[in-house]
Amino acid sequence: MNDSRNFIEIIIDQDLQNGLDPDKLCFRFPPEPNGFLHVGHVKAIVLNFELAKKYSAKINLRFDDTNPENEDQKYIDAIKSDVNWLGYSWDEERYASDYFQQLYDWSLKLINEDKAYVDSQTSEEIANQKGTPKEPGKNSPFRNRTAEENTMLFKQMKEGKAEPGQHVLRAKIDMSSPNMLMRDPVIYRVLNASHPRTKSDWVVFPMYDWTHGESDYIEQISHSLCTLEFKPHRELYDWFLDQVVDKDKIRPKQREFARLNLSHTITSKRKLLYLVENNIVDGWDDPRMPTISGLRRRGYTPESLKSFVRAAGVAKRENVIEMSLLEFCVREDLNKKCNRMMVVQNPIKITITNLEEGHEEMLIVENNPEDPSAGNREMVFTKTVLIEREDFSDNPPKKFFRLSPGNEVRLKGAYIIKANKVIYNKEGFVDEVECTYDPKSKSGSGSEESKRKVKGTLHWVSSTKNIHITIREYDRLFEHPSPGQFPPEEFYKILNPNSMSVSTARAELEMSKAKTGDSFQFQRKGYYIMDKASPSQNMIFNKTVSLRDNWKKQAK
RNA sequence: UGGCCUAUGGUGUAACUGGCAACACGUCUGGUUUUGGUCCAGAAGAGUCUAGGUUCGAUCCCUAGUAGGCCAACCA
Repeated sequence: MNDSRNFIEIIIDQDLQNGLDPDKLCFRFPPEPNGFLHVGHVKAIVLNFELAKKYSAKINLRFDDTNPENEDQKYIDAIKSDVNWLGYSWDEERYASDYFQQLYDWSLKLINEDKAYVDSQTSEEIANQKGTPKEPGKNSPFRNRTAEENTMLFKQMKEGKAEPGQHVLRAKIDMSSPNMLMRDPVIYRVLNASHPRTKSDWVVFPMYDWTHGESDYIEQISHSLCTLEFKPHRELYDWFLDQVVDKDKIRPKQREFARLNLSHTITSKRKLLYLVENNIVDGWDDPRMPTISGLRRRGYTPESLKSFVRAAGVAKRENVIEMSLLEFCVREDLNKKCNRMMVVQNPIKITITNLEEGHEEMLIVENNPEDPSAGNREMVFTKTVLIEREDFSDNPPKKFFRLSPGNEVRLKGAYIIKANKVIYNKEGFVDEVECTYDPKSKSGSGSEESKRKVKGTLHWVSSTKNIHITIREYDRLFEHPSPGQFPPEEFYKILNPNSMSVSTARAELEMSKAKTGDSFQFQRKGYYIMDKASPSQNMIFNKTVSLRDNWKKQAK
């Protein structure tokens, strides 16, 4: 699998065989700074940056900032930090807006060659003349303006003498082309928004199609990779390139791959923005968001995201990847890296009757069985401890390996205990369980008893020596497997009302050393990361993902 | 009354561009284990959208269907 190439690599290898100079290979990642990056972008980022790595080629980060209306410096900053966080650095940071003058000059050239004209109709009129995919369009009444008139008008547009919507510059191609994009596409419009970089220097802004290929050409990008929906744009991309390309230079090649779709989530910036603006989530980095920053805050690592998109592959067919693959990837990575910690979320009190009142004993517990170099830590063992309520049953089902009356169980890293007496409260719920412990069964003591096998091993925490923490657990934001098919206004129908739940828990003392961004495996529970918003007295942990659980599956 | 793209187990991706379909996730067994985690061993699961054709032989080439996707923003 590692040695099999995806179709993009095959194309590149063929180009190389056909004489393309390997030193001329150059890639780019071209986001528009109008939102935060999401998992789908991770695929594009990994594809392009890994290609650059594989072929020792250059790669630029280019902001496609041609529509100031929704663009913002904060998005530029977030995008840069997200790409860096993934572990990538670019050769050059570029902006399409750096090329506004060049693009403008080239437009004048198009006008002079009778390949562009100023249209003074309304956008509705233009749309109506465009025809439909099945019917040809009609020529604009302004299509035959002279080069002089077009030049004059276009200059007026540039100088701010035209209102938005009054005139646009259009490429003169073919109003009856079967490809709608070739029916005299608009290449410039007047906008009165302030641009995050050029501010008010420009009031005419080039459209995507006119900008993208020419920017690729300016940067001498050899392979311009984009998603499938841009396939119809390729003909236009090539037409625009034809107008300016110099035979001695690299002619960029647009190729399209299928975007990554994740089940139960959306990857549309517009829809993600809707969630943010309507406070359905707590900002772009809400741990339920499929944004890179949300995934990071949720506890996903760069390595896990990279291995995920690699496992998903690169091809040309529509796909929906199951969440379970993403979860597998984080668990795989976190299992190797995270220290284990004992945390009890829904406690039940265990009193060890054959222990002295006030007994305190330090135990040595390993931090990570997968990584001996992670060392050990100490845990306090006391007369009363807390275990998870679901780890005790006074009426155990078959194959219940946990604590039940008359049964033995090991407290992880400590002793084997036996349940003798169940104390109920007035409502008839279990309040406390009295146990006895086997003093010779101490973990790691080397005694016969310490090696005794019992069916169950439970995590626990001293009932007196522990700290309080807050846990935030997340579930899918959408109940529907493919929420992408719904318009934002209908999200309320498919939103999961229980996508976040908050609770408190008791953690072992060692946890007080945790710092923001630290990830742990809460033994037998899952992986958790300390949130940035944690107060010093009551740390908040976001649950990244559960451990695999064959028992729960069986119980269902 | 159009153009373009795609079609392989539940999901995703492969198959040296013609030689009896592989890998990963998921599912199920069993073993190991002081996490019902990890790890290890194994199993089930598609005969490659359909119908023709070329060929000794087709997932791969051709033809015609069928299904799905994209294209009518002064968005990218």
